Amino acid sequence: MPELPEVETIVRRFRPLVVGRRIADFTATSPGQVLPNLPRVRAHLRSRRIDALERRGKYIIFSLEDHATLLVHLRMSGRFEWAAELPEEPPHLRAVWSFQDNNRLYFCDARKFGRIIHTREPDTCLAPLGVEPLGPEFSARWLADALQSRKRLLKPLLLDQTFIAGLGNIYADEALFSAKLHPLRSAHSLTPREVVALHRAIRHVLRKSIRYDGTTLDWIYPRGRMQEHLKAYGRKGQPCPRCRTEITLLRVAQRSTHICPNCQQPPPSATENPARSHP
DNA sequence: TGGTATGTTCCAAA
DNA sequence: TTTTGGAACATACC
Repeated sequence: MPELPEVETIVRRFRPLVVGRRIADFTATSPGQVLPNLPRVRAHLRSRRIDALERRGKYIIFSLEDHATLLVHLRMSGRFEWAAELPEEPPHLRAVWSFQDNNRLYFCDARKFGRIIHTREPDTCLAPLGVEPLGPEFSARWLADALQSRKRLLKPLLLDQTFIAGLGNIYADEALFSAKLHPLRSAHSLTPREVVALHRAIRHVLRKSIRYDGTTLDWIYPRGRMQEHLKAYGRKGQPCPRCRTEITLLRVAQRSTHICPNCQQPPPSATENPARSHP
């Protein structure tokens, strides 16, 4: 279930394999995941060369020689495999690109949430995305201005792809832990010092994870090592690396959320009696 | 068996 | 208008 560091790792790994290669054929056994539809995408992809492979947020961008674009979003369980010809089909195989030199790119996706989109207007998908957190536009000043005008809770805001593109549940929790900010703080309540800490934490956590090839928690995403360096996510009941208080699990915006209850102090509103909520 | 899952989107309600 | 909650998507794992 890839977030920015996992998608970045995938793009770096597959770029030298696919760029410059010409697609001989494209087939899909799960046509509902192929947009606008499988016959059209197949016809468009046949005999096209891939000129570039890039990332924007959690999207993987194939630039084709006819200036069309193929966007792949892995969502919860999508992954790629590369092989000439496998002795048997990999599990949950949904689509295959065959290249003229007999190599193949396999798209596997247990949950079928992933999307393969052929378009001449990639901005329809990409323009709504927010700032690239590792790009030059994402400065502490930008973050301060952006937070000031929003009343949303910090964690759901960090997960909003139209705000910052690429953070998911793991790295939102890790960044908030690193910045010592409670996920229920409202965006506009941060002090300038806290904004700087959050900005630094987001970039630090993402860069570090890319260095470790992302986080591997199950069979879906292999060969990452960042899981050995997570400080909050998935560490419920274990001691906080800073103060030894037990990491606890909350539910925020329907997502599991890991915090150190000592390092990440709740906002006053979260400690008020919430039991008065019914009429 | 039931609860959970690293994501996104749509709708209703506040 | 902005924000939040809940359901939906489809499947595997513990």
